[in-house]
Amino acid sequence: MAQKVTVYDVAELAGVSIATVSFAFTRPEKVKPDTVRAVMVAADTLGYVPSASARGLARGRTGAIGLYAYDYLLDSSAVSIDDDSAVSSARLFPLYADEVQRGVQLECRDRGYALMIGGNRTPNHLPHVIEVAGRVDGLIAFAGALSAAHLRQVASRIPVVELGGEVREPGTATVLVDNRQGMADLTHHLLKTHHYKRFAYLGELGTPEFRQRWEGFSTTLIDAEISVPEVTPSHPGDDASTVAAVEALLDKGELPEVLVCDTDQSALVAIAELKRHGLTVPRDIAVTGFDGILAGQLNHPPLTTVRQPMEEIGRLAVSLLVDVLGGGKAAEQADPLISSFMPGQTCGCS
Amino acid sequence: MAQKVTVYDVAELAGVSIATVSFAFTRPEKVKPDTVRAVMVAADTLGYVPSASARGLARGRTGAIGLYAYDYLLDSSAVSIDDDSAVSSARLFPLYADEVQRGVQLECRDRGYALMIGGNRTPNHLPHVIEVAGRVDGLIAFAGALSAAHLRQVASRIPVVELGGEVREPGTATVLVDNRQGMADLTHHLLKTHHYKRFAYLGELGTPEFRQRWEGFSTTLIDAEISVPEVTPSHPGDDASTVAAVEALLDKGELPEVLVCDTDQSALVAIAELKRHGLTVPRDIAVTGFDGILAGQLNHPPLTTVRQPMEEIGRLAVSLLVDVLGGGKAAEQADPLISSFMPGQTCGCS
DNA sequence: ATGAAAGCGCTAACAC
DNA sequence: GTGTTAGCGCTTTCAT
Repeated sequence: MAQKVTVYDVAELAGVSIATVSFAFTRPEKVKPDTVRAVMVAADTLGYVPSASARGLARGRTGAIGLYAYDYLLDSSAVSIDDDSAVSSARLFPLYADEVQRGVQLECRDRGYALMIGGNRTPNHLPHVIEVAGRVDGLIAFAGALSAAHLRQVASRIPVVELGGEVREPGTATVLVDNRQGMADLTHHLLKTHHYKRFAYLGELGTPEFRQRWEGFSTTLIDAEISVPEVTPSHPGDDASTVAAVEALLDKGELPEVLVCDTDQSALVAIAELKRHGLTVPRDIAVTGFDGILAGQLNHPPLTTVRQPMEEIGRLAVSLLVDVLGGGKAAEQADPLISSFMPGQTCGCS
Repeated sequence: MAQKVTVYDVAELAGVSIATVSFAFTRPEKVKPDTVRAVMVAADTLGYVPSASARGLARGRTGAIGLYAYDYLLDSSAVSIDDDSAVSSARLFPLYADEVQRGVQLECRDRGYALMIGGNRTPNHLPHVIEVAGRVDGLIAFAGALSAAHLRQVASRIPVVELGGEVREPGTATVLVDNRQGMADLTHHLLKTHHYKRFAYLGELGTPEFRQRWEGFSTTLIDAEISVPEVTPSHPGDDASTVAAVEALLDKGELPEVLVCDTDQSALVAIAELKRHGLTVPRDIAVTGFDGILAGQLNHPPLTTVRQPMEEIGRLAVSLLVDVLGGGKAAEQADPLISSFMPGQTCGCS
């Protein structure tokens, strides 16, 4: 940890001014080739590492993009597939947020941006997201991860792209995914192929994307003149709420024929809980999910679900952000990304 | 994107000096409670978002940790498990680096550090890693991702922790994993349980950790007085090289009884390639891997391998770094993390 | 307890 | 083509 080498040191060794050093790095074509070479040699000799803080301050931008997720998404959530399978020991599966993050990483790399993933500790009184926001030129946030107030505050300083189903705030971009059609297709399948009539729905209506799923489900039932169940509350990331929801269902006595869940994670938790009660899926009850995460496909039998283009969502978010940062006007997504029905076997298909 | 709100604005609205604003945030106990409150209200009203660049410049540290990986590790590498399984459509599995990254993320969060994942484009002439290094207080690098020269350059400015099998450079910490024992145990299993005598080894010796694997393998064979094969070259992340290695093996005519690979990824690619040639694993030839990634466990049959504590590796790296940053002396890892033999079925077990 | 002021390392006018 | 210089927004002595 020797003392820092700065532009001044490089300039001195190269026998030029600090401005020339700066130009040599950022606009080499504006500097005499020999001078550039001399600067590079000096920088190399000294082991010069430019300070991103200083550069960021001077330029007014950091060259980094931030990704803000719910805290719980970072936890080592244990979605164990099957307690007696060889798989059970691998407790980490890429969940929805992980796969989106991967897309974000890839696109950031392609676009030449650094990616900041939020630190958590807030040594001062500022909310966590503000800490992240202060470090980056633009922020990507999962739908629902930001309160409206924070969203507004952050968005007033840097462009924000939300990952979700609907535009929440005028001025902040949103990656649109048509959750509705995918869920409608899935419901249609349950109706037409399996002729189910007694449905239950596990989930929530807290964010636009969840509401879309519900709408895809409920309107399809209505169209088919099948009675629409109530939403049995279950919250993403909160497995306990899913377990409770299943208990509630079981307590009611009569079991539905099929349990439609609004995330794969809750579907998997529900399946495990049903099994704990001696019920087999899909023999005793069918179950479906939403997202298309790996864990669902690895379930035995594979989960019937709707796949979201997760990597694409992440990539698109970065693209939108970079376009705005590049001086473009508020980039608009051309068409919503689509979600697609993904048949498995938990619906009763074989 | 309104104009930035700065300390000056907050100070003015709160009717105090900028120094007081700063103190109110960073050392509230040194400021009169009423003043703190006034500052907070002002900050809130204006939507103040402190600039991490300015803070970093002034403080000399950024509060972020960097993670540096090989480029190829970011690619959407397609390790397809089984072309006709339900799984094949999920082409993204957490590979070694992903699982380590997860550990890094978790520990960064717990320790209150932001995580920087390297951007790639280098608009100037500086090597990519230098770009990353300039943004962070400490850097974690996968073994072999940094050239010795870069390692030295970066390490002279900020603490670096390498993820690997051996200390490369005095002064830079390394997360030690005992790859050797795990590989020796696996080899022992092949010897004692399956009584194999004709081995092939796919891999490389380019980094200490790979050399450890080779040593665990070869010394166990030597002890058992079994003839040690040559290393058939195959490079991690370069599936084509693995395919070529398998071809080379097949061209030689006589097939070995077992193919020991130095990563799971190459083992999976090898299995796919063998299958393409009409060979079944483990019936016609046994195959083993190393790492314990999810994809291996999901293979049919499950891959026999050695599991590395990947999340733990990531977490430990952050811990070591944070300890050093916290002013401690060069933190030393107490004991190497262990790798453990993980039986599957590709070795011939059922 | 609070304010004034000197930087932190770099960029970007502007002058030469 | 290169040098001078004035900030960028914040932290941090040092006074008061």
